[in-house]
Amino acid sequence: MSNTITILLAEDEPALGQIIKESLETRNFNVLLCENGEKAYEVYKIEKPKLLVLDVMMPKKDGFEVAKDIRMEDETIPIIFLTAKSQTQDVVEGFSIGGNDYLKKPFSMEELIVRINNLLNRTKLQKNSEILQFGSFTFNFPKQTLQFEEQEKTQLTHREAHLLFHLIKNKNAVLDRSLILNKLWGNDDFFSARSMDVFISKLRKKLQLDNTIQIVNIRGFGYKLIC
Amino acid sequence: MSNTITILLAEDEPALGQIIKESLETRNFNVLLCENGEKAYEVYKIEKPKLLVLDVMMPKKDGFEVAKDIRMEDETIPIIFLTAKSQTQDVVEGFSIGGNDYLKKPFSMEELIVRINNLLNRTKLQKNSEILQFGSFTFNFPKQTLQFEEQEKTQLTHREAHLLFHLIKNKNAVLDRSLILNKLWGNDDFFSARSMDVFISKLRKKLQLDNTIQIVNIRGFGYKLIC
DNA sequence: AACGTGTGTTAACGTGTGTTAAGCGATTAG
DNA sequence: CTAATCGCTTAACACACGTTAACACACGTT
Repeated sequence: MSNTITILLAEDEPALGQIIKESLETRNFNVLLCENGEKAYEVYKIEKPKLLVLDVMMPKKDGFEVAKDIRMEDETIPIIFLTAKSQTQDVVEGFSIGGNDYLKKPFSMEELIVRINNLLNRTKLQKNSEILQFGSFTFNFPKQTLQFEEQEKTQLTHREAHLLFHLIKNKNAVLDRSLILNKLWGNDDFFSARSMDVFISKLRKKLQLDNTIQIVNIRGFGYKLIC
Repeated sequence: MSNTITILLAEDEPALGQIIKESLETRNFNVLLCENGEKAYEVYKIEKPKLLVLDVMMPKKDGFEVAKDIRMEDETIPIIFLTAKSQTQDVVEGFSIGGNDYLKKPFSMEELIVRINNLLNRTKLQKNSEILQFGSFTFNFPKQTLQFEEQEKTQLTHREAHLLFHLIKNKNAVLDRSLILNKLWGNDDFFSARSMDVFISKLRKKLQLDNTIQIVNIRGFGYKLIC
C-alpha cells in the first residue's frame, strides 16, 4: 500500500506544528506545514493535498475562513479543525460537518491519527457512486430521480437534485447555509436565500414519505439531513 | 435485556453455515443464513439486521463487495469478515476498520461470539449517546425530538436540545452554570445568563409532564436534573 | 407566431427561535 | 429586618426561516 498521502497542516505555534508534522511523517504521511491561514490557502492552491488539519485560532486568516474558501473549490476534502476549549459548541458544530471533524486541544497524537484515517476511509467509500441510498429512498443524481422503496420514480428538477445531493453527502451533519448558497446560486444574498427556502420546503414535502428522515434547520448555520 | 438481535450470516459452505447459525441461536441471536453474497444483500434490504457476518470467499458476490454495497446505506453497521488464511494480510487489514472486524478460519465459536459482543457494545454505546432515556421521556438528540411515554413527539429547538443534552449527560449531578454558558453561548456574561434562564424555564415547562423529573437550581453553581 | 409546460425567482405573509427587558420571588449576608 | 443578589417567568422584539402563490422566462410543440 503506497501511502504517500499529502496532508496540509496549518498551525501558528511553531513548536506544536513541528511535533504534529513529525509524528505524522513517521506514519508515512507527507506533511506541508504552514504558520497561518493565508499561507495555508496559497499552499493548498499549489499542492492540492488530500486532507487538511487546520488550527482555528491563527493570525491573518483563521481556520474556519480557510475552510470556507477551500470548500468552495472542493466540497469533499476532509478537514480536521484543532480548536481551543474556548470555542463555543455551536460554532464548532456548525463546522463539524460531513468531511469535517474537530479535535479539542490538548489532544493526543493517537486521536489525531485515528480521525485522519477515519476520514480518509470514509471519503474513499463515498466516492464510489452517484446513486445514493438514504432511509428508504434511492436517489439517482445524474438522472435526477428519487425513488421511495420500490415505488415509482419521481423526477426532480436540477436545483432540487443538487440540493439533495449535498444534503446526502453531509447526512447527519450540518450543511452550511452560505456554502450551499454560494455553490448553487453563486452568492448568498437575500433573494437566493429565499429561493433556497423554497427548495428546502419542496424537498421536505417529497421526503415526508419516510418519516424517519428529516431536514432539520440549525438556526444561523444551515441544515442537517437526518436518517 | 430482551436480546433478539438479528444477525445476517453469509456463508457458502452449508455445513459450516448451519453450525454457526445454531451456535449463535443458542446465544439468543436471530440468525439469517444466506448462501451467497447476492442473497445476503437482498435479505439485508428486507430484514435490516443489526450486524453482518460475511464470508469473504463466496460465489456471485464476495464478502467485501457485499460490505461495500451495504456500507453505502449504513455506514455504522458492524461487519465481521470470515477469511481463509490464504487472504493476504493487506486486503484484510484494509477492511478491519471502524465498525469492521475479521476472523481467520478456522476459528472457535467463542472467538466469534466475543467479537460480535464487542462490536454490538461499541455501537450500542455510540447510539446510546444520541438517543437518551430519562424518566418517562425519550430524547432523540440529533432529531431534536422529545417524546413522553408513547405520545406524540415534540420538536425541540437547537438550544433547548443542547441544554437538555448536557443536563441528561450530568443527570443527578450538578451541571456547572458557567461551564454550560461557555459551551453553548461562548461566554458567561449577563445577557447570556438571562437567555439561559429563559431556556431553563422552557425546558421545565416541557418536562413537567413527568412529575418525577425536576430541574433543580443550585444557587451560585448551576442545575441538577433529577430523575 | 401562438401556445402550453416546466422550472426557478420574487413577493407577501406567516411562523419559529433566540435575545433582551422588566418585574417579581427567593435566598442569603450584614 | 433590610439590602443585595441571584434566579424565575412572561412578554416584547428582531430577525431567521417556512409556505404559498404569482410571476417571468426558457423551451418545445403545433
